[in-house]
Amino acid sequence: MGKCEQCIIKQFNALKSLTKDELMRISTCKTSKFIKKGEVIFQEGEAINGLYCVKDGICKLSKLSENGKDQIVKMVVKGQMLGQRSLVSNENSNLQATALNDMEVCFIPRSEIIADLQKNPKFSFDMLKEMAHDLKDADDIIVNMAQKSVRQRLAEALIYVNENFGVNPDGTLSVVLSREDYANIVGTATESAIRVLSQFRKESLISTLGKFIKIEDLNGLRRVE
Amino acid sequence: MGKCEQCIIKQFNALKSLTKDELMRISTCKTSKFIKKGEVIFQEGEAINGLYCVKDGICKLSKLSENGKDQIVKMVVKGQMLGQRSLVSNENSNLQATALNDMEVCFIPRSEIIADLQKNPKFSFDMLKEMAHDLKDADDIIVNMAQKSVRQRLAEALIYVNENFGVNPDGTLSVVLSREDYANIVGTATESAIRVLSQFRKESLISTLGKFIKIEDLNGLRRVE
DNA sequence: GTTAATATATGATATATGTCATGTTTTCTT
DNA sequence: AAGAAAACATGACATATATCATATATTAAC
Repeated sequence: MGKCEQCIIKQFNALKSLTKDELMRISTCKTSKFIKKGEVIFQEGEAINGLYCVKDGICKLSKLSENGKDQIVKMVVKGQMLGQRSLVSNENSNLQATALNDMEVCFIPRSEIIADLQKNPKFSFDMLKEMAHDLKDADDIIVNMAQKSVRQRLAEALIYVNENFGVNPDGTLSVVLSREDYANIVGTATESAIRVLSQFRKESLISTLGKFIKIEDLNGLRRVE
Repeated sequence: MGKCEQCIIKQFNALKSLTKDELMRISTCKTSKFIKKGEVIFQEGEAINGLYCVKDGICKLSKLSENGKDQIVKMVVKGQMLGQRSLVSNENSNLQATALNDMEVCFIPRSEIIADLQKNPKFSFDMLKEMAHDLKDADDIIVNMAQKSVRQRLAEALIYVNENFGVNPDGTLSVVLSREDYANIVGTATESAIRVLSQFRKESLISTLGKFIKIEDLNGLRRVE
């Protein structure tokens, strides 16, 4: 199993602020997991009991609404962590994490990380920074949900996926989401998401080939109202 | 001017985890401010350069949307703090803070608090906990915005104000918000908020006297769909 | 206290989005 | 490769919410 102190992934998250000794200690107690596309990493209401570091792949964090829809709140990609909020609050997860493609993650037990948070102020300050960043994102999403149209939100979702997760050699978005996933990001009915994507296609803003979507006119998407 | 080490307000927030020495040092550099109802404490995009501790009163945190509406993201009440996110990220504020009634706040300059965050792990862990709590709230709001009706969201907003800010002797909600404020919490047009409140009145869920609102049937409000 | 300004109220109508139905692809299974 | 299942697509219609107009009540200003 790989050693944390040599792992390059940590440079993308707060774990970079741990000392070499701390990393070596974590290395001995961490476990590594491979998760297949579609698999649930943890469920809403489940105790996580630790922190995940995503070595490869992407997952969605979602919360079941009373109306049966599974609202996607955030997407977590290679280099980022999973479970910070529950770790800090010492609560069960309020979100479900589901792999969007094949993933590799490391799991660090709660007690180890908590010890470091309480000893290493640089580490806890970094965690604080990450959480502050997440909070800003969440505030922006609230405003978008409240004030923008489905059309606008879907255009922004496409731009987001494009900018954060990149494209394949043929120009299609490298993260392949179902229409239902897009609906659950935007907070709309699946049929509505499908309809709007069809409109975007007719307007030559995107092209589609099955589940593969290619952005044809990024600036056009930015102008969507 | 009051001394932080003797102030009872701090027990409600992370400042309780500062040592007596740290509190005494902060006492010497903090400033106290009285803010009138309606006054803006800080604007969107403004550098805050410190942390506010709310000694008395309530304010709203809002963000201007492109469509001109001012979405309310959070309400901050006596005992809570203001400006943590910007403090930690060292960014200008992404939100505007506006007093909803007369307020008294203490302002602690950034450098002092940052010093404590980097020295006192208990304090930074407490801040982390508070931020984690805010993040959970924000995630819940996203799901509500995306999946619930205006009617439902407004019912929940009334319940929230009732449970968190209490009522006057006559039973009316002690925090008096305009219909526009309610619209901006719920994320709807002012006319829609007015209309739904009128419906609630006709259904005897609430009664109104000008801006004063009294919840007449809390369980009824909880059942609103 | 009177007037002006602002907030609340409500109707009429337009529009966006949800829901249900149905057909067609695409993907998965064996 | 064939059949079954799932995902995508689209029409028809229902419904929630926004918008615009206008009236009334409340609050603020002098």
